[in-house]
Amino acid sequence: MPELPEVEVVRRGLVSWLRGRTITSVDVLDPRSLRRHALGVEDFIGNLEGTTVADVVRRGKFLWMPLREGLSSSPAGSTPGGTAPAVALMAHLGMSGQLLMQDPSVPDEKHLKVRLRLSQSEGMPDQLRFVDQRIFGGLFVTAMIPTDDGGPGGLAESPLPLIAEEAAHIARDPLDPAFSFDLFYARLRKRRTGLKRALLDQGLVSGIGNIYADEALWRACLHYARPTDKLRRADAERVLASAREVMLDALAAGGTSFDSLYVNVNGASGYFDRSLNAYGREGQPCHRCAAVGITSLIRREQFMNRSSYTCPVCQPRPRNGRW
DNA sequence: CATTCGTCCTGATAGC
DNA sequence: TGCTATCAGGACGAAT
Repeated sequence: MPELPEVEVVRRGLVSWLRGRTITSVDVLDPRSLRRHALGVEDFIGNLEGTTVADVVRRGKFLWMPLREGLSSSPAGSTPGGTAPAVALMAHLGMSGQLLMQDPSVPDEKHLKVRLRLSQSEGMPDQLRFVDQRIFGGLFVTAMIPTDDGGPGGLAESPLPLIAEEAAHIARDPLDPAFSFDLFYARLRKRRTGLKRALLDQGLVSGIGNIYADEALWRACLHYARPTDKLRRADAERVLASAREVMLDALAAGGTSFDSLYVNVNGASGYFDRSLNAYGREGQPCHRCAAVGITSLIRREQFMNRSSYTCPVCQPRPRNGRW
């Protein structure tokens, strides 16, 4: 399931293939993947055809491609002096979305939703395909608007002082060099909710989904129901540092994948799931407890409509916990 | 305003 | 065998 590391792996994979390529035509095989494009399929296609991809940028789990009108003026890619893109093609992978570069000879994937045909370029695939089984993800066109906080950020710092409008409300992620812990902690303390809920709130800190939330909480020895309005600064620092570590490990491994729906831009599955300590390990021994001779079994609890995995020994439930 | 909850989806799997 | 129930969950908008 794509969280920040997976989306970043996709972004890195796409940028060298897409920058400077012109979108020549668009096939929409399933309009449900354009649910967030309010003006409909024809408008979506009209916005894309004939434009050139200036860059591939990310904020949290949102990935977008700023578009310039007309053909690329320099085959090598972006032209710093050119007109700033007014719109971008936005992608969110949801639960099972994939962005695949493919040659036209490759048969359509079973769950192919949208195909972009690109200007031909020596040695590069000519199609970008959006494949999505569960349709929680999607594509849409969004305006590029000025931002006063230094741009999209993340590991893909854009030279443009613009951000996609539909991602403007998303907070910076823990790997973003411009991420402010002080800002995060101040906002966290004002909330009256549980720690995991806060970690999953993309407006507070982005990029963290159910898997990395559980892994970060396990590493920090904190229970998901710890009240945010009373959390000590050291605990908040520890859980953020843990999230950063887990995501960097995943990034180094090429992204996590465990339900085999998710594959990276080249179609290869990640393998980081082997090193998960909490997520999906119900009934298995806690690795940290085992290291000191204690046998404790990871427990799974329902949290809204999702599961939370914790060690009952090293992540004790707070007496005044909040969901 | 802050917070919580329902909804969108498919397909693998379990149980009868 | 073939049916139904359950589960996976990101993000938005409605409800509280």
